[in-house]
Amino acid sequence: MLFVTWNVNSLRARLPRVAELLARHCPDVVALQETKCTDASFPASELAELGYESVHNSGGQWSGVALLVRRPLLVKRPVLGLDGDTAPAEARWCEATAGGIRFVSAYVPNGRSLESPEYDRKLAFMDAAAKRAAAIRGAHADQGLVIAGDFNVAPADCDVYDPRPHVGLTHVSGAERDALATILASGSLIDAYRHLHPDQQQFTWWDYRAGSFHKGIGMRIDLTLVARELAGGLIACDIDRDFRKGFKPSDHAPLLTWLGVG
DNA sequence: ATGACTTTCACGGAAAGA
Repeated sequence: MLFVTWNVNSLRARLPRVAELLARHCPDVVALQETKCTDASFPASELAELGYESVHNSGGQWSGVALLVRRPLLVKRPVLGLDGDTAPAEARWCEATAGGIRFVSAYVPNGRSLESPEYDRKLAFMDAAAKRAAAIRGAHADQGLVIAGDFNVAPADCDVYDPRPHVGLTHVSGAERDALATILASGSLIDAYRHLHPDQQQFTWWDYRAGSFHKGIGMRIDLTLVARELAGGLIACDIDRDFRKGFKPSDHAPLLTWLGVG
């Protein structure tokens, strides 16, 4: 099966590019972040016409996450929100089972700066995510688990175009990387891209400003974390940079993971 | 260069992203 995670930076603004992604790759399951929809404005009928059932946790003007499941796969046991999240209205987490695998679409808070209250909120969200990952594993030991999304953390220095100008900023701090490692350990998860590409440097996000994309100034902050038992079935994991180009691109590129299951 | 771009809400420009 093909699984995609993509921070679309507004699902309504990006609907033509999302349709292009679905047509080009025919993914079975898609995790979206920064949908920026209200419940009422989520384009469920448009996605249904494209062959996808959707589960969405919509928070309005900011953030919002969704999971799309391609027929004939069915959405089972949807859960909106993350236990222990101190700001659930921000709508940064949703879960659903499809094809025998539990999928999570997650949008970790940005953090803004190491001194900001948003930074503590980011670490608290990741702590809650680690606990939820362990709980899912305990409750559904018979099914696989994939937690994917925009983690707003570059796991290692090699995931940043140049770590030097980022010293003292968010996305690269020791506490953020430790929190990410705790999610991986708590859920017995592996970073699919890094597992298949131990030495490659590729990015999933580039700032819209200053021609960053064309200068190669980016970071790998969008991740697909898969249950350790699924690692042997990983066929490929790649970033489609074409969706960072062309007409009205998101500032993130989609990450595609081919899993040898189902 | 204290910027640079893009989105939302709303109708000018602030807030947020990372």
